[in-house]
Amino acid sequence: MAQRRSDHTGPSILAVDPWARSNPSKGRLHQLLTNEERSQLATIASVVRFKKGAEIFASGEQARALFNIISGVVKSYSGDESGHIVTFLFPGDLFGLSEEGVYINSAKAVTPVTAYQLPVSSLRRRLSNDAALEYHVICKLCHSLRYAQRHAFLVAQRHADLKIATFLQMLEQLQAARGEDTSEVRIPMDRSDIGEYVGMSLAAVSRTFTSLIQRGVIKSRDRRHIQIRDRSGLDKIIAGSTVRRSGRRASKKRDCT
Amino acid sequence: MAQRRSDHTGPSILAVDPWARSNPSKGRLHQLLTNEERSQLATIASVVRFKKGAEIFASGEQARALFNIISGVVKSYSGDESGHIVTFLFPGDLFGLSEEGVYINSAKAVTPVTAYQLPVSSLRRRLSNDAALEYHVICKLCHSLRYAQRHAFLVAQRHADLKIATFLQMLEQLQAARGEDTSEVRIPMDRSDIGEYVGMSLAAVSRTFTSLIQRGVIKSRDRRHIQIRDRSGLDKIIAGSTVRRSGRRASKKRDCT
DNA sequence: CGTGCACTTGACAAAAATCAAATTTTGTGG
DNA sequence: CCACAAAATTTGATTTTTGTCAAGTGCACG
Repeated sequence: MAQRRSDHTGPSILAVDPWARSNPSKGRLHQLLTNEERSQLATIASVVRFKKGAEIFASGEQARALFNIISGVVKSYSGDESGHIVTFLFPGDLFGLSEEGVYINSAKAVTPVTAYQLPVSSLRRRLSNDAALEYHVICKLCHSLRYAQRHAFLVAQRHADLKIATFLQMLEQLQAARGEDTSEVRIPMDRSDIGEYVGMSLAAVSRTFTSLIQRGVIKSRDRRHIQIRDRSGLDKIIAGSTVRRSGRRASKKRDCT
Repeated sequence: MAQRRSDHTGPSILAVDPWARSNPSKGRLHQLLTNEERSQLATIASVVRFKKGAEIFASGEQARALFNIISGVVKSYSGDESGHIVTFLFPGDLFGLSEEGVYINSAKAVTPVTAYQLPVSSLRRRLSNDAALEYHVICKLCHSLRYAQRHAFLVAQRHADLKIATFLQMLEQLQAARGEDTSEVRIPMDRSDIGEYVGMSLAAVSRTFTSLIQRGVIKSRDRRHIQIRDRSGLDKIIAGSTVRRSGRRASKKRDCT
């Protein structure tokens, strides 16, 4: 909930720099844009709002604009009713990528959303005149690419525990990266969305939450808020403990750091 | 095998343009770089070769260079022995992305490989002076991002048939995109790599190939070369046919087009 | 012409998907 | 604030499918 304060300075792109070495705050998200860039972008952007559940665009539509989230959470999904969520998007993220001029995925607001809308034509004009801005976009894309690769890794896991534990850890890290309090992890999406994101059935997601709670790994205030009670237990689940064999195929579960 | 002819003009980046509308050759890969850009990049690049199976770099190493494949196939994997392949890379692809100055993934030659090696420092210098080049890199990254998203989708599938059929289709499309003959699909990687890429066990990959052959969907000249005998059968498998229910969760399998 | 590695195959167990029904929450109109 | 309807979630019983473990098999290379 806690609204971001100074975000209306203009569009905001958050990511880790792919090339800068030995950062002060390792792994933290940085504002990639300078104030100058943000206010310049603000001149071509308009602020739009979406109610929870509203469709922002559908795959196949003409891609007229790129969006940059100010607040709220968006889900990007395949459009066809495949039941797969491609990614969740948070403040500081860009979405609305197109292929040959049309949106590839559909996007829907998971919570109430405020975003900047950047018309593709103006944006391209601005990009072609500003190498520094382009560089920042490149950084953000690298960031998203790594993120997508991790998602593939998550989805490839076979154990429900591991998937959900990793998912919760991801939510926590995002919350931390945004500088929010992490004593409690907020879960902005419903069980069904979680299932479609991590690649398991709704029923299995539910069962897994129940199991994690019963095992004392997490505690839930309500469906949308959990607390991590047994950090090492969670880490062990994520590390693929619940020690399984040691066969040919090496260890097994492990998220890429 | 068939060596690319004019690729030694300099580095080559192949992708579909995310914004250009109504292309002549829909969905085809284009050379993103101009000849000018290619020869400029050639001045900072050196050509390197790797034998089949050679490690190109390991995750965690200082990321000193970016690579651009001239010929051959590379696999990018998590480094930790997790048994997951992040992606396969083909001619016209870039690899060697870093996070905070170190390689994120490890890379190994699946076949003999020839590639351009671009030192990060020179590359960044060149990028910051050339907005058009940066734009092309942005296009390539968008392309890779979509590709990674499709990979997540593939890996999320539950049916072995569907995974392997989709994988074969992907190989075929890549072959077509590179302008090669598609009467036969070449499989540059071994069964184990396929398993690690699509997220199933080696045994299951093997069984699935056997099953597809027995059902007459494909025919194999040898382990590394198959022919698609029943296109509609293959398409039906990919579409998630083998018609399953119609429940709450909508259809089911579908690749994002 | 053997050795090894890559692949195939068989038998069984494990884990989640499904199907289906019971419950809890949430949102709405009085 | 309450009654309801609708939506979201939990749970149970059963089925499906692939992972695992463990033997083969066959081809490539020295």
